[in-house]
Amino acid sequence: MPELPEVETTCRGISPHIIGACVERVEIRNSKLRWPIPKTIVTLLPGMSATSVLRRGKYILIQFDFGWLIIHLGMSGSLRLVHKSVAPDKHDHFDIYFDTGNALRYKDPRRFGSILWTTDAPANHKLLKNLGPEPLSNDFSRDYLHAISRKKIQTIKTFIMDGRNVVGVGNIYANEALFDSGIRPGVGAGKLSLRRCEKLTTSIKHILQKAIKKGGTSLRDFVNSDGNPGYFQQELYVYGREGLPCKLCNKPLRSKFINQRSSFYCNSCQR
DNA sequence: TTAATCACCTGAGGGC
DNA sequence: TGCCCTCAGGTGATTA
Repeated sequence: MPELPEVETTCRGISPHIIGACVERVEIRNSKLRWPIPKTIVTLLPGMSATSVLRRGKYILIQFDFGWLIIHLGMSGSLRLVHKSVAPDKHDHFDIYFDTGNALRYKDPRRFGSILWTTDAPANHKLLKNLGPEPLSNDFSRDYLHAISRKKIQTIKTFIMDGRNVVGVGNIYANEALFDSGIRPGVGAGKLSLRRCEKLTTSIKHILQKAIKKGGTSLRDFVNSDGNPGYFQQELYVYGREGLPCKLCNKPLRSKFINQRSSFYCNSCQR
């Protein structure tokens, strides 16, 4: 389940292999994703070179000579670099073949992801223009979180998972960051004190940085650009551990549904 | 305007 | 072994 660390891991993995490489051919095997893959890129991209690979939230932005590919991995997507001779699997939707002999291959069994093309700056794209700050940037601070959460009646977990408030925090890392900061997921966002906002922003940054170092979390689908899993799941304190003892106080962890998402917490360590 | 809910999709896992 | 059902989850669209 790709969240920010998985997307960052993917960007770092593909970047050195495709920057400067020229597109020879594009193949769309199955255009059905959240939105259809634009067929125009089959004729547009060949002859262009990739010039940069960036990340904005959970979006991967690949810059070419005359436009950008905006890629979202959805729930089950992955981008891998393979040799062009490697045969595609069942759910490999899309390939970009480069003159280096490599192909950038997009796989997404559940088809919640998306591949879009824009010639405008990605920041102006409707999917990106309303996104909140990057959690690892200085813009995401105690004061910012405290200011935007005033009078909000949503739970804090729903609030930090909303990309308009801060990008890249999905269910796994929201659960882990809230545990790390000692805040129950069901607490109202508007009720957090400045001190607790500071703890939470610190925890979100800490958890995400740790996950990036470990190559992300592989629960079911995620593999990095080499086709290998991430290892952060071995560091999870609460996610998916309902009924198991808390690693800090040994009491059984609980779970509840918040906004249609499984939430895991320790009734003793989190208040 | 805000918050909640729905819909999309397929593989994994459990029960029978 | 095979069938059926439930669950998982990110996010745009829709509804309240």
